[in-house]
Amino acid sequence: MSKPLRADAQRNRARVLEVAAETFAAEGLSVSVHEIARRAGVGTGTVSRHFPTKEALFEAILLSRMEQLVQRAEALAEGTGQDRAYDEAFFAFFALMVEEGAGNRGLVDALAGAGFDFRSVEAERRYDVMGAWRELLRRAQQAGGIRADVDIADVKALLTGCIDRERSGVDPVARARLLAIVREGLRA
Amino acid sequence: MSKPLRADAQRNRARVLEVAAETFAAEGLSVSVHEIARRAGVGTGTVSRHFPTKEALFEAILLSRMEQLVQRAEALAEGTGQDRAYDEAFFAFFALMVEEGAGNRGLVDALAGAGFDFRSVEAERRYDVMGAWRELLRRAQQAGGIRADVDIADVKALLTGCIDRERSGVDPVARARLLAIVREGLRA
DNA sequence: AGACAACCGGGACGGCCGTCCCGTATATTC
DNA sequence: GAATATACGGGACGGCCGTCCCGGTTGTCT
Repeated sequence: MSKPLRADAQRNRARVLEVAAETFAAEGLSVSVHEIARRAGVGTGTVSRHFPTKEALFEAILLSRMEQLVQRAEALAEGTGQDRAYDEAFFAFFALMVEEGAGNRGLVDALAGAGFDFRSVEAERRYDVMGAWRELLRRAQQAGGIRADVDIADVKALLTGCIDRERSGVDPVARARLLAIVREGLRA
Repeated sequence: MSKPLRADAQRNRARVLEVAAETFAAEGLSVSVHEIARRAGVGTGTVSRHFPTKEALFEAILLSRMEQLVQRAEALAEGTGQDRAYDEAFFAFFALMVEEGAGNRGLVDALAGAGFDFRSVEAERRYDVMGAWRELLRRAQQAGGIRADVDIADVKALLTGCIDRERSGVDPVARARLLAIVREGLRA
């Protein structure tokens, strides 16, 4: 389809991706593309050539991260044998997502829908995080660990809340408490 | 301290406030001040004279709404007699806040911290919504209806989640289900 | 090594937003 | 009803952001 990139272009692309991932994670989606370019030590043109829009840049970041998350979710799904473990797998992934969101302001912004559509990324159908999670939920519900009427949107809402809690400082005790509240609430 | 405003100034101020409240509620904090002025049928200067900054404008809106919310919270607190009712008052206010947030995108934006500090409004100390709510929580905890280790930040996080859920369409069934989940989670 | 294509840097452009300012119009006061 | 302070309208300004483009440079292939 497309010819391989020139060596320096590959380097720059990777560097921009890396810097952008760190920056968005640390400071959220509000950082300007100019700032990303500056920190990566390249011109703004270089960024916009590899990633035509800011959204495309963030998509690229999210995509690689989502790949890992889906793998974790599937690994958790694999590891379930006894009925009891199904809901554990679900909650383990929930905790993982909270942790992810806590250290990734960009993801929080994306989830909050602040000018970015999470679904459009998933529409590429390569890494369907929510789909993988829905599967974990379905199994846990079938096994009777989680109330049957809950849907994945409810779960996402609770996740948003948990992540929001992290804004006022990272407090492991508070995080565990909130997770416990969610567990109790979702229990069948 | 200050002389009374001229009659037309009072009218304009009230009109701007009204239009801004509707607009922010319907479309969130991202609407421009120019647009508010246009819809109110006044010049941009008129808006910025009454409310020097956009934040000041939104503060003024929030302040009047918060007054009503605090009154509701206090009324709920008054109405509690039997031990059982304490947590009912708390959850009633929770539901009220969810409803409020569902029909008020500006408030959601403010809660999400998108460029606006909710606390700075409360710092005026006239209407302390969170304080009033904390009081409801405290009583419900003392009465044993809600687990003792929960703090008001946890509650706010859950509220954020519930309001977030409303983004994907207003579904009364889903709302009730999510509220039920929260109740179960917070129960002592 | 030379020629060509690919890529880089960063300035320039257009758009949007919040805020300020000033000539004009209008309410208030005597 | 005239004088005066007060408020209005909306254009102008400065800042920021995302995107595009072009003159110069650097990798790549023969």
